[in-house]
Amino acid sequence: MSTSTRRARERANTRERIIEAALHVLETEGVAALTIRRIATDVEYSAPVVYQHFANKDALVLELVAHGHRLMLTEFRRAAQEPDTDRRMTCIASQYVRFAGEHPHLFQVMNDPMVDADERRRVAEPVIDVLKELLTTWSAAHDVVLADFDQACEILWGTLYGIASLSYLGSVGNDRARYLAEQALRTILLGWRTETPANGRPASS
Amino acid sequence: MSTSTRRARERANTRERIIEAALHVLETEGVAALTIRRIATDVEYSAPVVYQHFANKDALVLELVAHGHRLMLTEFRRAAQEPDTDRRMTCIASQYVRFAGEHPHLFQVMNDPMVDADERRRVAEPVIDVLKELLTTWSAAHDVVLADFDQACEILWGTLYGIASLSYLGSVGNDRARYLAEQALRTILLGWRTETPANGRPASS
DNA sequence: TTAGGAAATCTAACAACGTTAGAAACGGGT
DNA sequence: ACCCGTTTCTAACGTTGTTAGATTTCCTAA
Repeated sequence: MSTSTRRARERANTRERIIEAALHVLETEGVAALTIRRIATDVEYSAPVVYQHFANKDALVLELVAHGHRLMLTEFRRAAQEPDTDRRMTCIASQYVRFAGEHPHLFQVMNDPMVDADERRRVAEPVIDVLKELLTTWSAAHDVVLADFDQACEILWGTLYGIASLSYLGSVGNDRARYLAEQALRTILLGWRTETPANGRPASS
Repeated sequence: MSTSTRRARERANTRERIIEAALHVLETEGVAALTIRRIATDVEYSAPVVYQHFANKDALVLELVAHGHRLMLTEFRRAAQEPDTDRRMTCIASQYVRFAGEHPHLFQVMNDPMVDADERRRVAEPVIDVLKELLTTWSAAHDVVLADFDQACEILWGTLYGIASLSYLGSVGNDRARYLAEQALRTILLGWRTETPANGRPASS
């Protein structure tokens, strides 16, 4: 019986090595170099072996997308330790754009329309939850009652993605995009505070 | 001599037909169906003929991207006729997201990281210029002096793209994304007005 | 009217891709 | 020592973008 558990362990191990190899190829050489044969060569196997661990290439890529979101999650958690509630929000913005700049190819597949929409939403959920937490504490700290909390989150998330895309699509440099994201967040939050006219009630939409 | 001009005319004509066929395939069946052989079949030629009009597939796709931006430009100009300066801005936002919803596959290639960044920026320029115009008249109408005009434009552009992406990436429906874009724009503009404290001078950055 | 030559077009092929089938090799249990 | 299941490989299929070379078309010039 011990041999079967060892075999399972070995299986899981090579599976992990495949993911790591794929991640390495993606991050260092971009999405164009991410081929099954290339990955197989890097882990010193023949191509079909990959299909014993993943149904198809999309399933493997999805694993990379999940890894990317986990990575982003840890960096978000670090930024979320900033004590000041306002700076905490801009820190998140800056961190999001920085991630896109430091892992451009990973960021690309994380937002590739080719990967299944439901799966992408699923793996992105924990990251968005951090944003939700932060927005909750921020609005509480400023006595701001948002008319529609989910809507506010979606606006923030979309804005961050859009400005990060400015960078990775080549419109502006990453440093500038980080600054833009911070400013955009500041402005939006200021707008939300302004909408709540000091008595703590939401203003008209 | 007249025959050569006729030949040139015919050449230009088939070139145009190729673009139209490619556009039709893209819009109706998506980017996965956009293959050279498929396009050639649709215009009743063999595949290599395409290469007599375009250096490679990327060049043909770039033509579609340019077409997409021209289309977006006309819809922007239409939205820009709204007399009220505030509603004009939210109209643009709504129109941008609507475009992404009505031409999802076109929108996809228009923002595909695979197409050359410089070329993409070049063809997108006229559309961004409309946004710049509108922001100029808006700020003038409200006595708002933006600390950094280009930065403000980039924020708006990035925000619109990000929220439109929420829709075409499948996070939210297009109707909701349109509403989100309008709200986001309203909030940002409100923030900029708030930063300018009624005396017409810019506030701190 | 016809021979020549450029332009246009086609067929066939190449390399690389994702993916699958079937053979070969391996390795533990009886 | 044999056997059977697992693992792995080789070979192949169909499709992609792209190119070379042959073939056809069609205008020009004798």
